[in-house]
Amino acid sequence: MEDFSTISRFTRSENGKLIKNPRKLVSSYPTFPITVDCAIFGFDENELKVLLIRSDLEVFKDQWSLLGDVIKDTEDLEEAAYRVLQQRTGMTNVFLEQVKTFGNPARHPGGRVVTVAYCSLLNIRDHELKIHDNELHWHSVKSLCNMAFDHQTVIEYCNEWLKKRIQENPLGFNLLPEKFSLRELQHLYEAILDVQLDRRNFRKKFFAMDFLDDVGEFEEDVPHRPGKLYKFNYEKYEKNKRKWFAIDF
Amino acid sequence: MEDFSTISRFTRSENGKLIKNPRKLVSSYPTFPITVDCAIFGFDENELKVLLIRSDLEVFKDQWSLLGDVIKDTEDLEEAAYRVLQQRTGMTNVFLEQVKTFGNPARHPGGRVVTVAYCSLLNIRDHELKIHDNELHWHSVKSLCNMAFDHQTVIEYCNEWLKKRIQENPLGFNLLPEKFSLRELQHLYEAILDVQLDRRNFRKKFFAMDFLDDVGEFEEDVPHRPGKLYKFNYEKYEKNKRKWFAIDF
DNA sequence: GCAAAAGTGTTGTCCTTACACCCATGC
DNA sequence: GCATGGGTGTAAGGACAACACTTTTGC
Repeated sequence: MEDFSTISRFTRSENGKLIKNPRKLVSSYPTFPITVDCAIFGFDENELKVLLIRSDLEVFKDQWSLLGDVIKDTEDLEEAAYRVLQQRTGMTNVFLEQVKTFGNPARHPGGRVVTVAYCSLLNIRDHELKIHDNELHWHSVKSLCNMAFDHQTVIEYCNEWLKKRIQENPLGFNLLPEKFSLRELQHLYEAILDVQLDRRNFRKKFFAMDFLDDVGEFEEDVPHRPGKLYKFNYEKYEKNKRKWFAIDF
Repeated sequence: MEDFSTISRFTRSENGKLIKNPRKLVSSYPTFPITVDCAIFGFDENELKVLLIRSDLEVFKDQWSLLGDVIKDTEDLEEAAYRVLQQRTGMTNVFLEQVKTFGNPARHPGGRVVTVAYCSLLNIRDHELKIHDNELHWHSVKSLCNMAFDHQTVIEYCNEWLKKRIQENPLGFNLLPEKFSLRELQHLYEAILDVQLDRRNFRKKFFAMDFLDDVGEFEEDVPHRPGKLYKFNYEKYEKNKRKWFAIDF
């Protein structure tokens, strides 16, 4: 027999009456601190990087942490994440998406803190980092260690999420300069997916999808024949993108 | 010039010192009520259904609401969602996965409440609903209206999530009885994806994926030739599943 | 015997893969 | 002239879409 005695007093109105004062109801709810944490990814030296700072907490001395902050009373979760991002990178117009919420009661040594993880993708080369406190800098995702809180788990989850997403959506371009060569694009995919791809088939694939605009320029300062540069054309992508993924698992 | 004066006092230690007392730090954080809301999907009469109750709040009189509850101090988010699910459906061993967190400051009329949405898939026929307060019952997903809070948005988001996920993972079987016919499986896909599928190609596809076990039984009480019944074999699926989705968007 | 759905195979098309050669540039 | 990667084409195999007929059962 099931035990229903545990049904929360918050889920039922007593004796079927409607609740007239929602403020009173909500003020009876237990509350918790909520933060956002941003896994900010960049691509440099043919490696996927993530932006980290040293933790402020003595229990996590010398350990690394994602950028995050508590949410403010009046801002939406995504706004909070965007604020963190802008403050640290100075960038606007950056890809940002919610990935998962982590709420293990023991994830923070200072008491229960629920955090909403966001993933951001940006082009490292196009900007300077702002506010370098706590040794803010880019770390290779392949060699993470000494992470504070559950941030190792969070980054791994975001990394898996990214692996999946760049195969089905054109997110990778956010990690590259506006104009890029096909070699750069291929290296990006190879690094994130950890595979080797055939160069000829890779080109055919992307040209067939037909959303790369030849900008009529070429790579510079490369020690070999310069490749053409392309731009991602979002309008073309939107027009041609497939609406229907086949069943396949 | 960027304005960094807004950087939260919570994100930096003063003058670079490490914080010795994380409890003190966390107790300085603003706090918010957190709930979980479950979009519990079932499949019946060739339609995708979602389990709803009448809202308790007078401002949402006669409107429908997802099943949810505040989280308890010591339980993880998923535990809270599972608790809600079990209390209402009496079922254990049910598919449950986090989908997205909704934190719009105005989403709850009683003040800010952040909610973590979970999606659950279960077989309606295999069980009785427990605790029928507030007119708990199954609603067709196609004809939702009069939803309380932002629950219309939440359900739509979960529905889109489901559409995508059943194309790449064998989640659909959670909505069917243990033994099912291929017609039932096809109708499930057709209803959720809102497409018509070719019966012959559909069968070929699933047989080729090779994780359906013929249980040697047949449909009963159908007004036509009974079809064979199959079971989903998770081990076979795990062994044969593709590791690598091709780039395609 | 009629209605309704089960069960099965083939063909053409498209997509994917594997693979090799010449070209342009920097040094 | 040599190293490095740019740029291209083709052929074979596999997956997918379109499509029609026979079989079995309930009524």
